[in-house]
Amino acid sequence: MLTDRQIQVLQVIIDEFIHTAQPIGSRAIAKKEQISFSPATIRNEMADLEDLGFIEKTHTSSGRVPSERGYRFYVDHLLSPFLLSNQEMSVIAQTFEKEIIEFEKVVQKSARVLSDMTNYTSIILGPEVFKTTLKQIQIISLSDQAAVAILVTNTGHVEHRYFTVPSTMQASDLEKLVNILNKRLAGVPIIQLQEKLYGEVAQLLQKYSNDFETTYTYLKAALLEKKPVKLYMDGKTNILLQPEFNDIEKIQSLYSVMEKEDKMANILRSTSKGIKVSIGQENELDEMQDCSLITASYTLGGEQMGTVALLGPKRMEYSRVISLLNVLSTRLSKTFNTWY
Amino acid sequence: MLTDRQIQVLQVIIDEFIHTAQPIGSRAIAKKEQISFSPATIRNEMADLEDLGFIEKTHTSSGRVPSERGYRFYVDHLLSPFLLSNQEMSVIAQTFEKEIIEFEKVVQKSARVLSDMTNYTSIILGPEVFKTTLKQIQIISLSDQAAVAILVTNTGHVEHRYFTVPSTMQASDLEKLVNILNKRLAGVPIIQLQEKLYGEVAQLLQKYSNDFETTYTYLKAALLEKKPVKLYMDGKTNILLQPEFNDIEKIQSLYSVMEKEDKMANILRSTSKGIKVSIGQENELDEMQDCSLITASYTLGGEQMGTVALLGPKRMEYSRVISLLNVLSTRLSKTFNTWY
DNA sequence: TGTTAGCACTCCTAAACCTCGAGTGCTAAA
DNA sequence: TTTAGCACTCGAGGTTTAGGAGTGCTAACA
Repeated sequence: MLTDRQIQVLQVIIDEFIHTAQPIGSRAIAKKEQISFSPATIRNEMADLEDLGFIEKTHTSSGRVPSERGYRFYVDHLLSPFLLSNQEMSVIAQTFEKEIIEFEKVVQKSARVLSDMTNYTSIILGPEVFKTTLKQIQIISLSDQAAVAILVTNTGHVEHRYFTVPSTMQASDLEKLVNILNKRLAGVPIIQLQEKLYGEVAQLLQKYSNDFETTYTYLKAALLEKKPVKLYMDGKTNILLQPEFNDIEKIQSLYSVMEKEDKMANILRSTSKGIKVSIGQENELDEMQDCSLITASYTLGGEQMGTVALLGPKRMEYSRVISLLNVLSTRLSKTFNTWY
Repeated sequence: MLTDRQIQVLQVIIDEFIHTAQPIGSRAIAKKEQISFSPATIRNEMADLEDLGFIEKTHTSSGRVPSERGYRFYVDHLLSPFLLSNQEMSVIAQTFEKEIIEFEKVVQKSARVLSDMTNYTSIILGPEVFKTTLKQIQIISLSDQAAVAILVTNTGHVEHRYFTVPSTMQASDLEKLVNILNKRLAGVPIIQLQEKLYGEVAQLLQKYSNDFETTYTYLKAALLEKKPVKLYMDGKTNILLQPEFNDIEKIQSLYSVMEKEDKMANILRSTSKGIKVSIGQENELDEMQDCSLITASYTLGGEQMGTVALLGPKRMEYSRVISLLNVLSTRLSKTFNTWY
């Protein structure tokens, strides 16, 4: 469909535009080493490329700028694998080398590394709790009316929920309750918790006192309450460095959408395995139409647990970013799998 | 020092500028109801006010704008208590009315309410953990090499720390350890934890096995590791609405300082009891020299536990913001004290 | 037939230039 | 002491201009 020469020209335009953010003219292209034909020829090719929708002019007599279609073609066909430098690799390695047994910290650090290395905004979706299983429940009473239930999952994730307790409920009863719950629920996938809590456990508890029953009701409600998935972002201000975001309105709209963590989480969650690139209008959210979002998933035992992503201008360093995300998501998976 | 008339003029200038963000001219002032003298007179007074440093010109023939000294005088002497509307009060009430026993949620909601009602950025410093006492410790082993210690404080705050365990350590031993710790540490102020852990508890544990010793070393390290204080911010994008922040550079520098949570936490922590107003250059951080920061502390049992703050342009609605912060911090204190 | 030099043309950018009006300070009269 | 009057200042915003980067087209060339 595209001639070799057209592809060559397109490649130069996009490569160049990614670095300069300026429209590229025929003369500039001709000066490139790999190009061996004259500006006039290039102008002809560019006219064709424009007709085909791969590049655009910003005004009648301007140089060319990649269109979204152009970026798409570039991402699909023109990317050569980017070799990260030793220095870069060692920075990443450092993130994982320390003896940390806390996944949250590793994720936080990863987010930091990603945004620092790219000058884009990094977003990491924490491990999906509902794919883990329950390890243990603990209940600690805080006063004669309140207690906190603490859940620990097989991935070492700790979560706590507060609930009310009838003041007549004994401490020993609470203990009994905990024992029953642990016996019945240990090893149960979090996603099946609801069913279990309403099913066999409820039945089992019926023979106990009234207090028991009301406590259980509160506890159940607390346990089933969905916690929003954790979203780790870093380098939000990096967007301000991009020349395409020199407009307060754009920043405003992008920032306001980034504040809606549930929306962002949904987008990251709905990605398939591996790397995915969304360019401009391909993004679900209108507010992200001037951006590209590149996502990579990390896994536990082959199952997708979370997502690592970078958000930047459409003019992203696709090749480099993809390599980085690849490395980081694999390392995250690896650490995750070693631990659990 | 200032004549009544000068004060009148100053008040009008600041009140007006707070709402319009535009320099105020003598004619505009003369039109105000409470003003009964001519523009020419006002011009004379303004010249004096400028000499005294309370107002400034943006250029030779412009209207006047309050100086930081002017704001300071305004805040110290010209503020009349702002009466919040019934509607506003009921919005605040709603934040506290629901049966939530989770302090974190109340704080989050408060931050949201504050930023929504003011269009400024709200910052709340969570309760200081080191002022609470330890309620209970639990240890849950995750694998044969890792375990998680869970601390619950008297304020219901739950925290967890991961640590490594020698693989030869028995589950029953861990239980024994927990029992000893609970017996010795329940009720101990978190701030004294270190001392206790190194002192009597260490001694007590010496008679046990080698494994015990190493486990304890890891655990101790994990427990003493300082967690950063939680900072809740909301309405970060509100700053973009302020006309004084129409400059990407300013936004950039302000946002980057907001991302440094530890710095912000320090500033909020170091405030004294009650309301404090920092205007422009009075702020510690250079990046905040175009802002005003108003802070109010909330307490538990008379002791300062955390801080509620609003960050906006120097041209803040001081009166209203102060009232709001007063109401919110008292309500936070009240809820906090009822619970614990 | 594909490539290239030449050239007229377009349109943006940045600077220079106006114009208008809001606001001032000063002076002199009330 | 207050105020009206007036000349003066300066910025905001619009218009003009010059320069240059880049294009498309045509015609010559390999």
